[in-house]
Amino acid sequence: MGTTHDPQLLKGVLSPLLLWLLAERESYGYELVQRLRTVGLSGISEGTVYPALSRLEREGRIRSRLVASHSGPARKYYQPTDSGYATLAEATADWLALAATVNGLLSRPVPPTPAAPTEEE
Amino acid sequence: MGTTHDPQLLKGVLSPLLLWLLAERESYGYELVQRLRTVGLSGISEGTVYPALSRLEREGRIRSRLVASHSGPARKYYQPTDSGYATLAEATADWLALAATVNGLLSRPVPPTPAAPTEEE
DNA sequence: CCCGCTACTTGATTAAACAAGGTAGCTGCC
DNA sequence: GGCAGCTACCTTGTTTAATCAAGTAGCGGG
Repeated sequence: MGTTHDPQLLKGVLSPLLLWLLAERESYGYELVQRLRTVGLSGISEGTVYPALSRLEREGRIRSRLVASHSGPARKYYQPTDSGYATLAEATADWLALAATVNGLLSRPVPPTPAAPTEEE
Repeated sequence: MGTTHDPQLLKGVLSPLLLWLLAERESYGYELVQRLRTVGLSGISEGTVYPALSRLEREGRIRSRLVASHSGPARKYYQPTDSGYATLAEATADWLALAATVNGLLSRPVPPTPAAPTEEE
């Protein structure tokens, strides 16, 4: 269960992921962590998601509103702004392009190491 | 084309990419930059590749040897160590897993924003 | 009254890409 | 012989972001 991944791989991916989830449905930090787990990103903790949300709000990609809860403190629901939707579209295109390139290489079998240069042409 | 604008997306991907290229063929920094451009990663500069190579060598993933050149200073050829091959296999698996998950979401059309919670069940 | 769940926040640490700059070897040209 | 231009490598500082760890609180139940 892909819990082992290099934390660096997530960089730059989390923001579009959060934007996508928020586009699907207005949500709050705690729930987003659980939704991420549900889709397979089990290693992402609150300490990663909350700062990411603050960053996105500071950049104007999402906006928030507080909604009272019966089962705990008020929840800060986020939804994308117009700018957020635009960012999501761009970031998605960037990701798909990079993923295609990287997959194109990495999913190809590693060729057996051939020739070794000794001097130079 | 393929010029990804968000540098963060590259994080964690460059190392396996370099290991793959070196598994295909022993190579040196300057050439690796060009090979990366060839496969579509046009925005990657020397200032990114050289430190990455140093890091990989310091970690024992690759080893180097100097080969004289007729057309400039000596080239530092790198090739993966056994540890490097192992790392490549792991990192590839990690990448493919993450890419599948992220693609699964992002390549799905963004659903129209539905319901808004007003109070709480 | 305290425990446990919910929910958000902050600070310190770490990793990595990037821009910009610097050193130097080699060839060819005038 | 000297200079331009390509080849090749290395370094430094800046910025962005994820992670861990810890802390603050609201709320309900025993």
